Amino acid sequence: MTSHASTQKTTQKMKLNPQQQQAVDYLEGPCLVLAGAGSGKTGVITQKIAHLINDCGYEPRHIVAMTFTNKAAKEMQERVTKIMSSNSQVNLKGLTISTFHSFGVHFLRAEAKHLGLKEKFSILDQDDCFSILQELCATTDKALIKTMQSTISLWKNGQITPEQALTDAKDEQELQFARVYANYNGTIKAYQAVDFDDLIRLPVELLQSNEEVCNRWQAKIRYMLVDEYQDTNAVQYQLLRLLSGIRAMFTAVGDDDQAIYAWRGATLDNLKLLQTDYPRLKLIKLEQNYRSTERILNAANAVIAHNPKLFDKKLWSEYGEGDPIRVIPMANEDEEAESVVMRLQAHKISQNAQFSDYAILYRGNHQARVFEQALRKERVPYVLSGGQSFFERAEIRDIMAYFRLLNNINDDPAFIRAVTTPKRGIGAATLEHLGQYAGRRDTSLFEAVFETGFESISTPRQLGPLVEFVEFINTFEERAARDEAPEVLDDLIKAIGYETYLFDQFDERQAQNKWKNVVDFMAWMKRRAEDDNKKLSEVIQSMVLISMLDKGSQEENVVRLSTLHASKGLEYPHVFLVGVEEGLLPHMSRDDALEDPNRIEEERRLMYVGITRARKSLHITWCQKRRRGRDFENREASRFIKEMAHDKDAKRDNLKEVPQITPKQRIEMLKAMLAKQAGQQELPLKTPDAQ
DNA sequence: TCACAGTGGATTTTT
DNA sequence: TCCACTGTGA
Repeated sequence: MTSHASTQKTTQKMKLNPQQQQAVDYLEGPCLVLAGAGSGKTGVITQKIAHLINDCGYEPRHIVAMTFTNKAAKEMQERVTKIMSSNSQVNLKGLTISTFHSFGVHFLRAEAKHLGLKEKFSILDQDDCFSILQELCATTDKALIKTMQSTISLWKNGQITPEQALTDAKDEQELQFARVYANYNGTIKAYQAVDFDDLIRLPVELLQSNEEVCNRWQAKIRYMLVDEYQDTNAVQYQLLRLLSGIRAMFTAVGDDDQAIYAWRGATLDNLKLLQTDYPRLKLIKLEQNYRSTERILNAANAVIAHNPKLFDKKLWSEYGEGDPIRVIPMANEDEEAESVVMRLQAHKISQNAQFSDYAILYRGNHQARVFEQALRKERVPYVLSGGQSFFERAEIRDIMAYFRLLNNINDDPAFIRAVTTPKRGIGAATLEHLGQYAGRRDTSLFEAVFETGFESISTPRQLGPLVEFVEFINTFEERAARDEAPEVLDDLIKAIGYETYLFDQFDERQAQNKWKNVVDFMAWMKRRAEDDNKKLSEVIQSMVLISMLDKGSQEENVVRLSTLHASKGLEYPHVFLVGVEEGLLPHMSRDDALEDPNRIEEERRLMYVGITRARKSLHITWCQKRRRGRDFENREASRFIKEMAHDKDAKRDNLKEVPQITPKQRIEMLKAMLAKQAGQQELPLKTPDAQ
């Protein structure tokens, strides 16, 4: 089986370079590792964990490593296990490598009683929160609710209380949002639910207000490691501060040049704060890059040099000069897509590379469309990274609603979804009626059904199906805590009648698709239950946070299409960076005519992230005209292209302008390509340069 | 007034 | 692609 280079990280030599070694060994106090792109930061974190356990007498249960994504947590866990497997003495049990959010769940479950929260609280995802806000505001303006949702999220992540938001509001809209904010918090509290932001905010509030709890956790956690530190927000920083306490034994690893999530609350201030809050902070820079050739790194350095620097950092590598970066102006977006796909194919043949060695990166999801078309036309296999996640699909969310209700009968959003899917003769009117009653009595919808007060004001036709439903849930609630998970799952799904519902509602094809997803989901649930030997009720708890990682398709030999944001942390031998125009990258919306320097700087970092994904070759394209409605709009090359052309320390140019090709030339190229491809198939295939 | 088809426009995303 | 908005026809 050939391994595909794009999915495999450049194998970090076991031997660490001096800076990496220093980062691993330093244990005198707080430590900040500024790890440039491709400088082997995951290696440093994992080696450090191994070092703490093997050589420094730390017990695994006293170490906590925080990441942002499940994927990163999983990868780290695997790598630590691998390093440690040589040391059979040590049992890694108790070692915490988790996302901030799952740590929060763990914490809140343990300390629920201090917060007036049931141990079995629900976790609301964005969609749930959206519906709640929509309900609270009684509006259909989705855009407004979206803005409100992200504003409230930013407030929560910045530790701004509803009261503060109310006083600080600087216009009528913020005032309105702030009022809803307080309301919203009350509502989800009544559901015995928390949202994603609360998973970090509530632990922080408790640690700040309760000394006993704080002492207990500080005693438990003796060393902390934080990955992607530049992506932390204000609350996450507080969590680090509070948990590491006065001893401040932690290592934060990050790269200020790759901070691209300011818009969701991440703040570079956390890097500065680390220096002011911890004067004895040890700063270590990792500047040797184990990924790209010099031209690519010089270009990346040159671009990022235009940002004001918090820390001076310059990537270098030992991988030689490499190819110049090719900049190709395109007539329009159709040209761009077609030309990129053709060049990609030609390049692949000339390099004897694989499809999986290539990535096409862009600023916005919608840009993918033309490329998909062009790839399909040429029969080039591809995958779209990102897109709708498995857990966002309607059928999965339907089933999840039942699970959530089993976990917490007060979860009203789950109640509404479950009770109405499939239809059981409970309509909007009945629910409205029930909702009003529950609101007056201050109970959940579920509990309201049992109240005699509700019974007396309801018609039998309304009450009948409701009672049947809550009894149904009650039965399974008991079974979920008692019986074996696989058995309960099978019975539950049958009892819901979901398969019948799907085939009634949708056409054959769609229904089959959806049902397959449900079956996959069930299988996955069972596996989780069996792996951890848990009862169903335990599996359900933190389900919302988890994503199905083992969905495969990673190994497939296909071209990857991805947004720049989603490409962070990945690497590809050959990268096409497309749509590099003023207005798109840097992105500009119509309303912000005045250029906010912070915005431009973040866009520049995005460009930097894009460039540093490439190992061997980088193509950059931009469109001179882009379709806008009926006609075409003139575009200019991105300022970043000029910026990356010359690195002041490097002697040679990084870029090479490549002229556009005429349709006639294209046909010639295509012919030549096909001829070469045909010829090549006769020859024994050379082994691709597997790492 | 509503349902529907057609059209035009588009930040970025994890938990 | 997806979603919001527009205009038409009933």
